[in-house]
Amino acid sequence: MEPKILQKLRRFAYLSRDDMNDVEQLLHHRRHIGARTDAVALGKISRDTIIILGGWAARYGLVKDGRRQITSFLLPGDHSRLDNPEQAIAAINHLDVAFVRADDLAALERDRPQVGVALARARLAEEARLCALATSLGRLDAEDRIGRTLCDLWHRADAIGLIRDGSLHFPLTQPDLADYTGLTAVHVNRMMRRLRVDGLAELKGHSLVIHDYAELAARVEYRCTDTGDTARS
Amino acid sequence: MEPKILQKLRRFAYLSRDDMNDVEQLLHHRRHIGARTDAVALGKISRDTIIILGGWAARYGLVKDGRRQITSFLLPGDHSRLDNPEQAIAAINHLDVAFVRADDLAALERDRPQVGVALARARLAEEARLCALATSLGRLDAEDRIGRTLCDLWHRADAIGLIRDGSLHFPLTQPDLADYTGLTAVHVNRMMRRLRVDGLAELKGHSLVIHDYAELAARVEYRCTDTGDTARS
DNA sequence: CGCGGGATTGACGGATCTCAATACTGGTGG
DNA sequence: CCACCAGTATTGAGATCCGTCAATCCCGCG
Repeated sequence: MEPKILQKLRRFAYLSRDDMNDVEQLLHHRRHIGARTDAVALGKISRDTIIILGGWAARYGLVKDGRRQITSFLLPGDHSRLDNPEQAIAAINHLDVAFVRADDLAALERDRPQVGVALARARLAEEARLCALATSLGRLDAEDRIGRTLCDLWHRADAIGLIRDGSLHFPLTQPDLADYTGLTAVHVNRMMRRLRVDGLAELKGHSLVIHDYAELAARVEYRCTDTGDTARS
Repeated sequence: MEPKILQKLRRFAYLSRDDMNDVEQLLHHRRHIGARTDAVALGKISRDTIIILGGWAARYGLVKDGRRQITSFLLPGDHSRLDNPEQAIAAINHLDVAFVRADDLAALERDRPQVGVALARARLAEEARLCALATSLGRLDAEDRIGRTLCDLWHRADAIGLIRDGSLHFPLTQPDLADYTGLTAVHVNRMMRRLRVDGLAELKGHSLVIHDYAELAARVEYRCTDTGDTARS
Protein backbone atom coordinates (compact mmCIF):
# COMPACT_ATOMS: atom_id res chain seq x y z
CA MET A 1 0.00 0.00 0.00
CA GLU A 2 1.06 3.59 -0.58
CA PRO A 3 3.03 4.82 2.42
CA LYS A 4 1.00 7.09 4.70
CA ILE A 5 3.61 9.79 4.33
CA LEU A 6 2.67 10.15 0.66
CA GLN A 7 -1.02 10.07 1.43
CA LYS A 8 -0.47 12.85 3.91
CA LEU A 9 1.82 15.02 1.80
CA ARG A 10 -0.55 14.83 -1.15
CA ARG A 11 -3.22 16.49 0.95
CA PHE A 12 -0.92 19.48 1.31
CA ALA A 13 0.42 19.81 -2.23
CA TYR A 14 0.17 18.14 -5.61
CA LEU A 15 2.97 15.61 -6.07
CA SER A 16 4.08 14.19 -9.38
CA ARG A 17 5.09 10.57 -9.72
CA ASP A 18 8.74 11.63 -9.66
CA ASP A 19 8.12 13.64 -6.50
CA MET A 20 6.64 10.58 -4.83
CA ASN A 21 9.40 8.29 -5.99
CA ASP A 22 12.03 10.58 -4.56
CA VAL A 23 10.22 10.73 -1.25
CA GLU A 24 10.12 6.94 -1.11
CA GLN A 25 13.83 6.81 -1.87
CA LEU A 26 14.43 8.58 1.42
CA LEU A 27 12.76 5.87 3.44
CA HIS A 28 15.29 3.08 3.10
CA HIS A 29 16.90 3.63 6.50
CA ARG A 30 14.04 1.91 8.36
CA ARG A 31 13.75 0.58 11.86
CA HIS A 32 11.23 -1.31 13.89
CA ILE A 33 10.60 -0.22 17.47
CA GLY A 34 8.93 -2.39 20.09
CA ALA A 35 5.79 -1.14 21.79
CA ARG A 36 6.36 1.06 24.86
CA THR A 37 10.04 1.64 24.17
CA ASP A 38 11.86 4.80 23.17
CA ALA A 39 12.58 5.31 19.49
CA VAL A 40 14.68 8.33 20.41
CA ALA A 41 16.04 8.75 23.93
CA LEU A 42 16.03 11.88 26.04
CA GLY A 43 19.19 13.95 25.72
CA LYS A 44 19.88 12.95 22.13
CA ILE A 45 20.42 15.70 19.63
CA SER A 46 20.50 15.00 15.96
CA ARG A 47 19.81 16.90 12.79
CA ASP A 48 17.83 13.97 11.45
CA THR A 49 14.09 13.69 11.01
CA ILE A 50 12.03 10.69 12.07
CA ILE A 51 9.16 9.65 9.82
CA ILE A 52 6.42 7.38 11.11
CA LEU A 53 5.58 4.62 8.65
CA GLY A 54 3.26 2.56 10.83
CA GLY A 55 2.06 2.63 14.42
CA TRP A 56 1.63 5.55 16.81
CA ALA A 57 4.32 7.42 18.74
CA ALA A 58 4.49 10.22 21.28
CA ARG A 59 7.02 13.01 21.65
CA TYR A 60 7.42 13.86 25.32
CA GLY A 61 9.45 15.58 27.99
CA LEU A 62 9.95 14.77 31.66
CA VAL A 63 9.93 16.90 34.79
CA LYS A 64 10.87 16.02 38.35
CA ASP A 65 9.15 12.97 39.93
CA GLY A 66 9.20 11.41 36.48
CA ARG A 67 5.99 13.16 35.52
CA ARG A 68 5.63 13.14 31.74
CA GLN A 69 4.20 15.68 29.31
CA ILE A 70 3.46 14.51 25.81
CA THR A 71 3.84 17.41 23.40
CA SER A 72 2.73 15.61 20.26
CA PHE A 73 1.20 12.37 19.10
CA LEU A 74 2.77 11.10 15.89
CA LEU A 75 0.54 9.08 13.57
CA PRO A 76 1.56 7.22 10.43
CA GLY A 77 2.81 9.76 7.91
CA ASP A 78 3.83 12.27 10.57
CA HIS A 79 7.41 13.35 11.04
CA SER A 80 9.44 15.19 13.64
CA ARG A 81 12.85 16.75 13.75
CA LEU A 82 15.12 15.38 16.44
CA ASP A 83 16.97 18.54 17.38
CA ASN A 84 15.52 19.07 20.84
CA PRO A 85 17.41 17.18 23.55
CA GLU A 86 14.63 17.75 26.09
CA GLN A 87 12.19 15.74 23.98
CA ALA A 88 12.19 11.97 23.48
CA ILE A 89 10.03 9.87 21.21
CA ALA A 90 8.30 6.78 22.52
CA ALA A 91 6.50 4.06 20.62
CA ILE A 92 2.90 3.71 21.75
CA ASN A 93 2.43 0.40 19.97
CA HIS A 94 4.66 -1.46 17.55
CA LEU A 95 6.25 1.14 15.35
CA ASP A 96 7.85 1.30 11.93
CA VAL A 97 9.92 4.40 11.31
CA ALA A 98 12.48 5.85 8.95
CA PHE A 99 15.32 8.17 9.92
CA VAL A 100 16.24 10.75 7.30
CA ARG A 101 19.42 12.80 7.29
CA ALA A 102 18.88 16.55 7.42
CA ASP A 103 21.07 17.02 4.34
CA ASP A 104 19.12 14.47 2.34
CA LEU A 105 15.84 16.07 3.32
CA ALA A 106 17.12 19.55 2.47
CA ALA A 107 18.31 18.30 -0.90
CA LEU A 108 14.92 16.76 -1.61
CA GLU A 109 13.12 19.96 -0.69
CA ARG A 110 15.41 21.89 -3.00
CA ASP A 111 15.08 19.49 -5.93
CA ARG A 112 11.35 18.83 -5.46
CA PRO A 113 9.69 22.15 -4.62
CA GLN A 114 6.24 20.59 -4.29
CA VAL A 115 7.58 18.23 -1.64
CA GLY A 116 9.05 21.24 0.09
CA VAL A 117 5.69 22.98 0.04
CA ALA A 118 3.94 19.93 1.46
CA LEU A 119 6.50 19.48 4.21
CA ALA A 120 6.34 23.17 5.11
CA ARG A 121 2.57 22.92 5.45
CA ALA A 122 2.84 19.81 7.56
CA ARG A 123 5.27 21.61 9.86
CA LEU A 124 2.97 24.60 10.01
CA ALA A 125 0.08 22.37 11.08
CA GLU A 126 2.29 20.75 13.69
CA GLU A 127 3.32 24.08 15.15
CA ALA A 128 -0.28 25.27 15.19
CA ARG A 129 -1.17 22.11 17.07
CA LEU A 130 1.51 22.86 19.65
CA CYS A 131 0.11 26.36 20.17
CA ALA A 132 -3.35 24.87 20.52
CA LEU A 133 -2.04 22.39 23.08
CA ALA A 134 -0.50 25.16 25.17
CA THR A 135 -3.74 27.11 24.99
CA SER A 136 -5.74 24.05 26.06
CA LEU A 137 -3.40 23.25 28.94
CA GLY A 138 -3.38 26.81 30.18
CA ARG A 139 -6.95 27.91 29.73
CA LEU A 140 -9.38 25.00 29.25
CA ASP A 141 -10.94 22.62 31.75
CA ALA A 142 -10.53 18.87 31.67
CA GLU A 143 -13.57 18.06 29.56
CA ASP A 144 -12.60 20.50 26.83
CA ARG A 145 -9.02 19.25 26.77
CA ILE A 146 -10.10 15.64 26.39
CA GLY A 147 -12.78 16.45 23.84
CA ARG A 148 -10.45 18.52 21.69
CA THR A 149 -7.78 15.85 21.84
CA LEU A 150 -10.22 13.20 20.67
CA CYS A 151 -11.48 15.42 17.86
CA ASP A 152 -7.96 16.20 16.75
CA LEU A 153 -6.84 12.58 16.69
CA TRP A 154 -10.07 11.53 14.97
CA HIS A 155 -9.65 14.17 12.30
CA ARG A 156 -6.00 13.30 11.65
CA ALA A 157 -6.71 9.58 11.58
CA ASP A 158 -9.54 10.16 9.13
CA ALA A 159 -7.21 12.09 6.85
CA ILE A 160 -4.99 9.04 6.43
CA GLY A 161 -7.81 6.56 6.13
CA LEU A 162 -7.62 4.98 9.58
CA ILE A 163 -11.34 5.18 10.33
CA ARG A 164 -13.32 2.11 9.29
CA ASP A 165 -17.06 1.71 9.92
CA GLY A 166 -17.09 4.79 12.13
CA SER A 167 -14.47 3.30 14.42
CA LEU A 168 -10.77 3.98 14.95
CA HIS A 169 -8.20 1.51 16.21
CA PHE A 170 -6.89 3.53 19.14
CA PRO A 171 -3.67 2.37 20.79
CA LEU A 172 -3.50 5.17 23.39
CA THR A 173 -4.21 4.29 26.98
CA GLN A 174 -5.87 6.63 29.43
CA PRO A 175 -2.49 7.32 31.08
CA ASP A 176 -1.26 8.39 27.62
CA LEU A 177 -4.17 10.78 27.23
CA ALA A 178 -3.48 12.06 30.74
CA ASP A 179 0.13 12.84 29.83
CA TYR A 180 -1.04 14.82 26.81
CA THR A 181 -3.87 16.72 28.49
CA GLY A 182 -1.97 17.49 31.69
CA LEU A 183 -4.41 15.49 33.83
CA THR A 184 -4.25 12.28 35.83
CA ALA A 185 -5.39 8.96 34.44
CA VAL A 186 -8.16 8.91 37.03
CA HIS A 187 -9.54 12.21 35.87
CA VAL A 188 -9.27 11.26 32.21
CA ASN A 189 -11.39 8.27 33.07
CA ARG A 190 -14.04 10.49 34.68
CA MET A 191 -14.18 12.72 31.61
CA MET A 192 -14.43 9.73 29.27
CA ARG A 193 -17.34 8.46 31.33
CA ARG A 194 -19.08 11.80 31.02
CA LEU A 195 -18.64 11.80 27.25
CA ARG A 196 -19.86 8.22 27.17
CA VAL A 197 -23.07 8.77 29.16
CA ASP A 198 -23.76 11.84 27.05
CA GLY A 199 -23.50 9.64 23.98
CA LEU A 200 -20.69 11.64 22.39
CA ALA A 201 -17.69 9.32 22.35
CA GLU A 202 -16.79 5.89 23.55
CA LEU A 203 -13.53 4.08 24.16
CA LYS A 204 -13.88 0.34 24.45
CA GLY A 205 -11.07 -2.09 24.18
CA HIS A 206 -8.62 -0.49 21.82
CA SER A 207 -11.08 1.27 19.59
CA LEU A 208 -12.52 4.75 19.67
CA VAL A 209 -15.96 5.69 18.37
CA ILE A 210 -17.14 9.28 18.11
CA HIS A 211 -20.88 8.99 17.63
CA ASP A 212 -21.46 12.58 16.60
CA TYR A 213 -18.26 14.34 15.63
CA ALA A 214 -19.96 17.65 14.84
CA GLU A 215 -21.72 17.76 18.19
CA LEU A 216 -18.58 16.88 20.13
CA ALA A 217 -16.54 19.43 18.20
CA ALA A 218 -19.16 22.09 18.89
CA ARG A 219 -19.38 21.24 22.59
CA VAL A 220 -15.64 21.64 23.15
CA GLU A 221 -15.26 24.37 20.50
CA TYR A 222 -12.72 22.37 18.52
CA ARG A 223 -11.54 23.93 15.32
CA CYS A 224 -9.24 21.93 13.14
CA THR A 225 -6.06 23.74 12.26
CA ASP A 226 -4.64 22.21 9.13
CA THR A 227 -5.16 23.84 5.78
CA GLY A 228 -5.21 20.47 4.12
CA ASP A 229 -7.15 20.34 0.94
CA THR A 230 -5.31 18.98 -2.03
CA ALA A 231 -3.53 22.18 -2.79
CA ARG A 232 -3.88 24.15 -5.95
CA SER A 233 -0.47 25.63 -6.62
CA MET B 1 22.86 51.45 18.12
CA GLU B 2 23.13 48.07 16.42
CA PRO B 3 19.65 46.59 15.99
CA LYS B 4 18.88 43.88 18.54
CA ILE B 5 18.12 41.47 15.73
CA LEU B 6 21.78 41.56 14.72
CA GLN B 7 22.96 41.25 18.29
CA LYS B 8 20.76 38.19 18.62
CA LEU B 9 21.63 36.52 15.31
CA ARG B 10 25.33 36.92 15.96
CA ARG B 11 24.99 34.78 19.04
CA PHE B 12 23.78 31.97 16.80
CA ALA B 13 26.19 32.24 13.88
CA TYR B 14 29.10 34.34 12.71
CA LEU B 15 27.89 37.11 10.42
CA SER B 16 30.08 39.08 8.05
CA ARG B 17 29.58 42.79 7.53
CA ASP B 18 27.80 42.03 4.25
CA ASP B 19 25.53 39.55 6.03
CA MET B 20 24.60 42.21 8.54
CA ASN B 21 24.04 44.88 5.92
CA ASP B 22 21.66 42.62 4.02
CA VAL B 23 19.72 41.87 7.17
CA GLU B 24 19.37 45.58 7.86
CA GLN B 25 18.15 46.12 4.31
CA LEU B 26 15.14 43.98 5.13
CA LEU B 27 14.03 46.23 7.94
CA HIS B 28 12.84 49.24 5.99
CA HIS B 29 9.14 48.36 6.17
CA ARG B 30 8.81 49.53 9.78
CA ARG B 31 5.81 50.33 11.91
CA HIS B 32 5.17 51.73 15.35
CA ILE B 33 2.48 50.08 17.48
CA GLY B 34 0.88 51.73 20.49
CA ALA B 35 1.07 49.99 23.86
CA ARG B 36 -1.68 47.44 24.53
CA THR B 37 -2.89 47.24 20.96
CA ASP B 38 -2.67 44.41 18.46
CA ALA B 39 0.19 44.50 15.98
CA VAL B 40 -1.41 41.54 14.20
CA ALA B 41 -5.09 40.75 14.66
CA LEU B 42 -6.65 37.36 15.27
CA GLY B 43 -7.77 35.61 12.11
CA LYS B 44 -5.10 37.16 9.92
CA ILE B 45 -2.98 34.84 7.84
CA SER B 46 0.09 36.06 6.09
CA ARG B 47 3.31 34.58 4.88
CA ASP B 48 5.22 37.50 6.33
CA THR B 49 7.45 37.54 9.38
CA ILE B 50 7.31 40.18 12.09
CA ILE B 51 10.59 41.28 13.62
CA ILE B 52 10.67 43.13 16.93
CA LEU B 53 12.99 46.11 16.83
CA GLY B 54 12.10 47.64 20.19
CA GLY B 55 9.60 47.00 22.96
CA TRP B 56 7.99 43.75 24.08
CA ALA B 57 5.14 41.85 22.44
CA ALA B 58 3.09 38.73 23.15
CA ARG B 59 1.74 36.14 20.75
CA TYR B 60 -1.56 34.82 22.08
CA GLY B 61 -4.74 32.90 21.39
CA LEU B 62 -8.22 33.24 22.85
CA VAL B 63 -10.73 30.70 24.12
CA LYS B 64 -14.34 31.14 25.15
CA ASP B 65 -15.10 33.81 27.82
CA GLY B 66 -12.26 35.80 26.31
CA ARG B 67 -9.68 33.97 28.39
CA ARG B 68 -6.24 34.49 26.86
CA GLN B 69 -3.24 32.20 26.54
CA ILE B 70 0.05 33.80 25.64
CA THR B 71 2.17 31.29 23.72
CA SER B 72 5.29 33.42 23.40
CA PHE B 73 6.79 36.65 24.61
CA LEU B 74 8.67 38.47 21.88
CA LEU B 75 11.62 40.62 22.96
CA PRO B 76 13.67 42.98 20.81
CA GLY B 77 15.43 40.94 18.16
CA ASP B 78 12.83 38.17 18.21
CA HIS B 79 10.72 37.32 15.21
CA SER B 80 7.61 35.31 14.46
CA ARG B 81 5.94 34.03 11.34
CA LEU B 82 2.37 35.18 10.90
CA ASP B 83 0.90 32.08 9.31
CA ASN B 84 -1.31 30.95 12.17
CA PRO B 85 -4.76 32.58 12.13
CA GLU B 86 -5.50 31.45 15.69
CA GLN B 87 -2.64 33.54 17.05
CA ALA B 88 -2.51 37.32 17.32
CA ILE B 89 0.36 39.54 18.38
CA ALA B 90 -0.16 42.26 20.94
CA ALA B 91 2.16 45.08 21.94
CA ILE B 92 2.96 44.98 25.65
CA ASN B 93 4.46 48.44 25.66
CA HIS B 94 5.27 50.80 22.80
CA LEU B 95 6.61 48.67 20.01
CA ASP B 96 8.76 49.14 16.93
CA VAL B 97 8.52 46.32 14.42
CA ALA B 98 9.40 45.44 10.87
CA PHE B 99 7.33 43.24 8.56
CA VAL B 100 9.33 41.14 6.14
CA ARG B 101 7.92 39.38 3.10
CA ALA B 102 8.37 35.61 3.09
CA ASP B 103 9.98 35.75 -0.35
CA ASP B 104 12.47 38.40 0.72
CA LEU B 105 13.40 36.41 3.79
CA ALA B 106 13.77 33.19 1.79
CA ALA B 107 16.00 35.00 -0.69
CA LEU B 108 18.17 36.35 2.10
CA GLU B 109 18.52 32.91 3.67
CA ARG B 110 19.53 31.52 0.30
CA ASP B 111 22.03 34.25 -0.52
CA ARG B 112 23.42 34.53 3.02
CA PRO B 113 23.80 31.01 4.39
CA GLN B 114 25.11 32.22 7.74
CA VAL B 115 21.99 34.30 8.21
CA GLY B 116 19.98 31.20 7.37
CA VAL B 117 21.84 29.21 10.01
CA ALA B 118 21.25 31.88 12.62
CA LEU B 119 17.55 32.15 11.82
CA ALA B 120 17.15 28.38 11.89
CA ARG B 121 18.73 28.25 15.32
CA ALA B 122 16.53 31.06 16.55
CA ARG B 123 13.46 29.17 15.33
CA LEU B 124 14.72 25.99 16.96
CA ALA B 125 15.06 27.80 20.29
CA GLU B 126 11.57 29.23 19.87
CA GLU B 127 10.07 25.81 19.23
CA ALA B 128 11.93 24.34 22.19
CA ARG B 129 10.50 27.12 24.31
CA LEU B 130 6.99 26.23 23.15
CA CYS B 131 7.52 22.58 24.14
CA ALA B 132 8.85 23.74 27.49
CA LEU B 133 5.78 25.94 27.94
CA ALA B 134 3.42 23.03 27.25
CA THR B 135 5.36 20.88 29.69
CA SER B 136 5.18 23.58 32.34
CA LEU B 137 1.48 24.16 31.84
CA GLY B 138 0.68 20.46 31.94
CA ARG B 139 2.95 19.16 34.65
CA LEU B 140 4.35 21.89 36.90
CA ASP B 141 2.80 23.77 39.80
CA ALA B 142 2.34 27.52 39.93
CA GLU B 143 5.63 28.36 41.63
CA ASP B 144 7.70 26.42 39.13
CA ARG B 145 5.86 27.95 36.19
CA ILE B 146 6.43 31.48 37.45
CA GLY B 147 10.02 30.82 38.40
CA ARG B 148 10.89 29.28 35.06
CA THR B 149 9.20 32.11 33.21
CA LEU B 150 11.21 34.70 35.12
CA CYS B 151 14.45 32.79 34.52
CA ASP B 152 13.70 32.46 30.83
CA LEU B 153 12.90 36.14 30.35
CA TRP B 154 15.90 37.15 32.44
CA HIS B 155 18.22 34.97 30.40
CA ARG B 156 16.87 36.20 27.09
CA ALA B 157 16.96 39.82 28.18
CA ASP B 158 20.55 39.38 29.33
CA ALA B 159 21.52 37.98 25.94
CA ILE B 160 20.52 41.23 24.25
CA GLY B 161 21.99 43.49 26.89
CA LEU B 162 18.80 44.58 28.62
CA ILE B 163 20.01 43.99 32.17
CA ARG B 164 21.65 47.00 33.82
CA ASP B 165 22.93 47.01 37.39
CA GLY B 166 21.31 43.67 38.06
CA SER B 167 17.91 45.02 37.14
CA LEU B 168 15.66 44.57 34.10
CA HIS B 169 13.08 47.03 32.84
CA PHE B 170 10.08 44.73 32.85
CA PRO B 171 6.93 45.89 31.03
CA LEU B 172 4.85 42.77 31.76
CA THR B 173 2.03 43.08 34.27
CA GLN B 174 0.95 40.27 36.56
CA PRO B 175 -2.11 39.65 34.34
CA ASP B 176 0.34 39.18 31.45
CA LEU B 177 2.34 36.64 33.43
CA ALA B 178 -0.93 34.95 34.36
CA ASP B 179 -1.90 34.60 30.70
CA TYR B 180 1.45 32.98 29.96
CA THR B 181 1.58 30.63 32.94
CA GLY B 182 -2.06 29.57 32.76
CA LEU B 183 -2.85 31.04 36.19
CA THR B 184 -4.92 33.94 37.48
CA ALA B 185 -3.42 37.32 38.24
CA VAL B 186 -4.28 36.79 41.91
CA HIS B 187 -2.31 33.58 42.08
CA VAL B 188 0.63 35.06 40.19
CA ASN B 189 0.72 37.71 42.85
CA ARG B 190 0.85 35.10 45.62
CA MET B 191 3.73 33.31 43.92
CA MET B 192 5.61 36.57 43.41
CA ARG B 193 5.19 37.29 47.10
CA ARG B 194 6.59 33.89 47.98
CA LEU B 195 9.64 34.47 45.77
CA ARG B 196 10.01 37.92 47.29
CA VAL B 197 9.94 36.85 50.94
CA ASP B 198 12.37 34.06 50.08
CA GLY B 199 14.70 36.69 48.66
CA LEU B 200 14.84 35.18 45.19
CA ALA B 201 13.18 37.71 42.91
CA GLU B 202 11.41 40.99 43.20
CA LEU B 203 9.10 42.94 40.94
CA LYS B 204 8.73 46.56 41.90
CA GLY B 205 7.37 49.24 39.69
CA HIS B 206 8.30 48.18 36.21
CA SER B 207 11.59 46.56 37.00
CA LEU B 208 12.53 42.99 37.82
CA VAL B 209 15.44 41.98 40.01
CA ILE B 210 16.56 38.38 40.40
CA HIS B 211 18.81 38.43 43.43
CA ASP B 212 20.28 34.98 42.91
CA TYR B 213 19.66 33.65 39.44
CA ALA B 214 21.47 30.36 40.06
CA GLU B 215 19.48 29.64 43.19
CA LEU B 216 16.15 30.47 41.55
CA ALA B 217 17.00 28.39 38.50
CA ALA B 218 17.94 25.46 40.71
CA ARG B 219 14.80 25.75 42.81
CA VAL B 220 12.49 25.58 39.80
CA GLU B 221 14.80 23.31 37.81
CA TYR B 222 15.07 25.75 34.95
CA ARG B 223 17.36 24.75 32.15
CA CYS B 224 17.92 27.21 29.38
CA THR B 225 17.24 25.82 25.96
CA ASP B 226 19.08 27.88 23.42
CA THR B 227 22.37 26.72 21.99
CA GLY B 228 23.57 30.25 21.72
CA ASP B 229 27.27 30.65 21.85
CA THR B 230 28.80 32.60 19.03
CA ALA B 231 28.87 29.71 16.66
CA ARG B 232 31.92 28.20 15.14
CA SER B 233 30.93 27.06 11.65
C1' DC C 1 -3.63 -19.94 36.46
C1' DG C 2 -1.37 -16.11 38.31
C1' DC C 3 0.38 -11.56 37.25
C1' DG C 4 0.72 -6.76 35.82
C1' DG C 5 -1.11 -2.95 33.66
C1' DG C 6 -5.17 -0.64 32.49
C1' DA C 7 -10.13 0.77 33.51
C1' DT C 8 -13.37 2.15 36.84
C1' DT C 9 -15.26 4.18 40.89
C1' DG C 10 -15.50 6.42 45.67
C1' DA C 11 -13.76 9.36 49.51
C1' DC C 12 -10.90 12.88 50.84
C1' DG C 13 -7.47 16.63 50.45
C1' DG C 14 -5.24 20.38 48.30
C1' DA C 15 -3.80 23.68 44.78
C1' DT C 16 -5.86 27.05 42.49
C1' DC C 17 -9.97 29.94 41.27
C1' DT C 18 -13.53 33.26 42.39
C1' DC C 19 -15.25 36.99 44.77
C1' DA C 20 -14.34 40.95 47.31
C1' DA C 21 -12.06 44.79 49.53
C1' DT C 22 -8.22 48.06 49.79
C1' DA C 23 -4.13 50.45 48.30
C1' DC C 24 -1.12 52.02 44.80
C1' DT C 25 0.37 54.07 40.39
C1' DG C 26 0.61 56.51 36.17
C1' DG C 27 -1.89 59.16 33.06
C1' DT C 28 -5.64 62.73 31.94
C1' DG C 29 -8.23 66.66 32.15
C1' DG C 30 -9.66 70.74 34.48
C1' DC D 1 -1.06 71.65 40.48
C1' DC D 2 -4.49 68.74 41.88
C1' DA D 3 -8.48 65.68 41.49
C1' DC D 4 -9.86 61.92 39.27
C1' DC D 5 -9.77 57.39 37.24
C1' DA D 6 -8.66 53.04 35.22
C1' DG D 7 -5.64 49.52 35.58
C1' DT D 8 -2.66 47.10 38.58
C1' DA D 9 -0.98 45.15 43.06
C1' DT D 10 -2.14 43.03 47.29
C1' DT D 11 -4.48 40.29 50.61
C1' DG D 12 -8.28 37.40 52.75
C1' DA D 13 -12.24 33.96 52.77
C1' DG D 14 -14.77 30.58 50.68
C1' DA D 15 -15.73 27.49 46.63
C1' DT D 16 -14.31 24.15 43.15
C1' DC D 17 -11.90 21.41 40.09
C1' DC D 18 -8.77 18.14 40.01
C1' DG D 19 -5.24 15.16 42.40
C1' DT D 20 -4.21 11.50 45.65
C1' DC D 21 -5.15 7.28 47.76
C1' DA D 22 -7.41 3.10 47.65
C1' DA D 23 -10.21 -0.69 46.23
C1' DT D 24 -12.19 -3.58 42.65
C1' DC D 25 -12.63 -5.43 38.16
C1' DC D 26 -11.04 -6.62 33.75
C1' DC D 27 -8.01 -8.39 30.24
C1' DG D 28 -3.98 -10.03 27.78
C1' DC D 29 -0.01 -12.61 28.44
C1' DG D 30 3.46 -15.72 30.08
